[in-house]
Amino acid sequence: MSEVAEVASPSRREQQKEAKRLALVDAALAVFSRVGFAAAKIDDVAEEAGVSKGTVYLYFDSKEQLFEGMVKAKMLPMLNNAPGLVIDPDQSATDRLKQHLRFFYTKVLDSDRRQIMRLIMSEGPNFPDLAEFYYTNVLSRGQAMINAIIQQGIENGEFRNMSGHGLMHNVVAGALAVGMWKQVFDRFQPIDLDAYYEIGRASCRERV
Amino acid sequence: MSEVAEVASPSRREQQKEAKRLALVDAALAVFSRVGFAAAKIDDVAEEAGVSKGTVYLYFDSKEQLFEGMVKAKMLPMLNNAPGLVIDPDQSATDRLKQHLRFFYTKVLDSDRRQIMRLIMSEGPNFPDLAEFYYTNVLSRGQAMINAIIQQGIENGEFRNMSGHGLMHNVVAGALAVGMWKQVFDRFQPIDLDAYYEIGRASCRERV
Amino acid sequence: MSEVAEVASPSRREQQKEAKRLALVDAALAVFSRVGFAAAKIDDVAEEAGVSKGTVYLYFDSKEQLFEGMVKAKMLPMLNNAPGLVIDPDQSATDRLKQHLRFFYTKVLDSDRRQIMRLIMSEGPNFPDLAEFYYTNVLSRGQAMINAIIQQGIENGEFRNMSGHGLMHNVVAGALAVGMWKQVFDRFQPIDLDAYYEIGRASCRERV
Amino acid sequence: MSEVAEVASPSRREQQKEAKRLALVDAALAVFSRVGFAAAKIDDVAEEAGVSKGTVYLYFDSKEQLFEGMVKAKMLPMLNNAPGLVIDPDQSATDRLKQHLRFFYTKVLDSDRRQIMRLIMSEGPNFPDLAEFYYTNVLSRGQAMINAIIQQGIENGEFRNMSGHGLMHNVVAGALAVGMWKQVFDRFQPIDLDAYYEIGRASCRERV
DNA sequence: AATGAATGAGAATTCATTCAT
DNA sequence: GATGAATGAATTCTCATTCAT
Repeated sequence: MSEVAEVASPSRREQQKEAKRLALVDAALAVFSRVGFAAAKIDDVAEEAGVSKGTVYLYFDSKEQLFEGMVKAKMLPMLNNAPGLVIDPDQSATDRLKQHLRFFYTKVLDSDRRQIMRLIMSEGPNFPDLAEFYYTNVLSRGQAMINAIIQQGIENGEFRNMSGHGLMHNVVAGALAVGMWKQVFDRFQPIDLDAYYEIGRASCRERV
Repeated sequence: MSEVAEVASPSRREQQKEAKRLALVDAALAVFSRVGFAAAKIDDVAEEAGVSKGTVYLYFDSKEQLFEGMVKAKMLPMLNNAPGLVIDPDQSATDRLKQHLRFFYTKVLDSDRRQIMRLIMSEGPNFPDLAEFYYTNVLSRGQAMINAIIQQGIENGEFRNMSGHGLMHNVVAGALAVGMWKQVFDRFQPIDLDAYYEIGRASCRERV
Repeated sequence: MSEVAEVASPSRREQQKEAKRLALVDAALAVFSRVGFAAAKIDDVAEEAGVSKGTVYLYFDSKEQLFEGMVKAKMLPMLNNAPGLVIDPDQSATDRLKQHLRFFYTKVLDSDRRQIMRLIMSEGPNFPDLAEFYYTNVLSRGQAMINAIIQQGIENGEFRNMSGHGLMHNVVAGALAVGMWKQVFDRFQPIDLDAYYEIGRASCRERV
Repeated sequence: MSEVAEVASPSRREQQKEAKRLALVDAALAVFSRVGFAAAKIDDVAEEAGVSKGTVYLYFDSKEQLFEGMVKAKMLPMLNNAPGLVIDPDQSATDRLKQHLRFFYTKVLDSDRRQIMRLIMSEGPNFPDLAEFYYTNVLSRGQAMINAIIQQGIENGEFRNMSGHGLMHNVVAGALAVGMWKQVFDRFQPIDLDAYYEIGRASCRERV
């Protein structure tokens, strides 16, 4: 291994370390999702990640920090990839709302990030930092995006002029509820995401 | 004291026992709500109820049964008070929906039963019995009521004819989400139940 | 109920009390035999005796005293009924040994007193008083009787002249061992008490 | 250190682990012998072994398994050292019986294995596995050996022809009883093993 | 006297965290 | 860095004993 290469790119050791951190984060999500924070055992996370128990503590100082670190690590990539707030005058509000809802349903509800949402709900009271992080980085951003779109739609007559606040809440609430439902009640009554997605749009769309 | 009187009213001891069971149920709700099932300590429940640790086990066989027993005990009074399904032809669908939403928001969301809803969501995967109990006794009943009202509204032209299924889900989902929100994110952004209630109706109402 | 009757015989109350004490003793033997001292619950003894838990404490001060009281209560009647030490010159030593062994095998090994023997062995180290009581009242008496018979047998030529001490021990040991065996290993290899009884005699009897 | 060496001898860590397991087994025998299974505290076993409470659970899953594991671990060395069943025609039955009794009295009764025998008797009903293990590996083997010797003795005229079954039982019973006695009643009346040993032989030997 | 509800000390077991190898 | 053995605080649950009714 040449010095040059080490300078140019992260050393192999750095890469391995990063890979192990990712494995730990994935394992943590899996285990916490399965049994919740309190019932999760560091041992299980370690085993799921294919490392030993002690190794977990080389990457995270405590179980709490493992949990918080996992949530943030899982959320950040998505946040960076969210469609921007740029208002494109060539795109109708309906299309933009559709795009955002699809993004949310695809990236959040239909992936392992749905688990995170439930974890935030469950453990939120015990992890105020996390609740705030989630609110600030996920929910309020989502609200802002949807609000902007709804405003655009109302201004150009696409949407009926209801309380923007309420509408936005309705859309966000629907998303939250669907996430919960899928994890707790889906075996009693499976939910149809596509139908839900249509409803979300229909709630906002001006009746023609 | 005559035999008749003894039959009519339980002995003082029975009454005290029942009172203690209620105190334990209340304490359990408080503690479980505060920290979730796994992090709750039987000792704390006992202290909150003003009894000793051992007494908890006189009334419930285990922490699990305390949890399940508490949820069911807290749910039953509400179930018995739910407005019936009787269709009153003199009442518009709009009014009936309004009545039901008000009942739900008042009885479920704006009391300590909201805590129960969150507990079901959080702990549901670990308590399949409870999830089923909640689905059967609360959610599916609520859905049935709302569905019936929406159908009535669609038939008499009050509501636009969307997929009833989706609409119903939307209303229920909103309720669930509001319940979650109030407990986890309300301090970041308080929710206005009245506005929400209007939205619920508006989602269904035919545009005039 | 007349005053006279009460004076002449124990009052009905006294009789009831004595009956209840007996029921408790029987229940205690049953429960202690089943699971040993430490694992026995006062509640189970009470239930087996058909009384409430508190009542046990009206008759015995503690679990330890219940145990000791039960052992003594179960042993004393037998001790009083044991064939005396009187040497009857008209009876051969062989017959007297036979009579005593039969008494022991019948009264101790083939009744619920066998359980007591095992309890003494199991719990003896934790109940020095009981071990001494059992040694003094049961074992040493039995040894004395058998020794006397063996001496008689040796003197009149019925038995061979082995170490009397050893012979006596052998007889007693056999009895102890049979008691153990029947409770622990009988289901693997049932023991034939009659054969054993013959062996006991044969060990002592002079070969003719 | 070469690969070969590593294969030949376990790593230091392995050795230490094995040493600790042995220490735990010894400690468990000491504590269980002292107070019996139910009254024994894991804490005491840990302290006696010089480790912490949690460590006990690294080696044994539960108190029950600690008990069973200890009994088996203590038994195995003895089982492997038992004199074989090979019939040596040059040795008289008397000598062979002597040899076996000496082995039994030495290896079983006069060491800490005597404690195990009492534990089996005491706790056998609660540990059917152990009772069976003890019967199969110790008692039935001992019986088989003694039976074979007695048969040899009867055939060549050394022993009188009593029921071999009964004789064997007598010898085994004596051994069991001596074991019990030494632990429970020895302080009231010490037993003389040598005398007992003579009796065992004398019981079998033909009168000359 | 009898009951059985209440107590709380005590014991088994778990598991986050540390640290010698 | 990585491991996994060791620790011991914390928690659930039990049950002998007490005492108001």
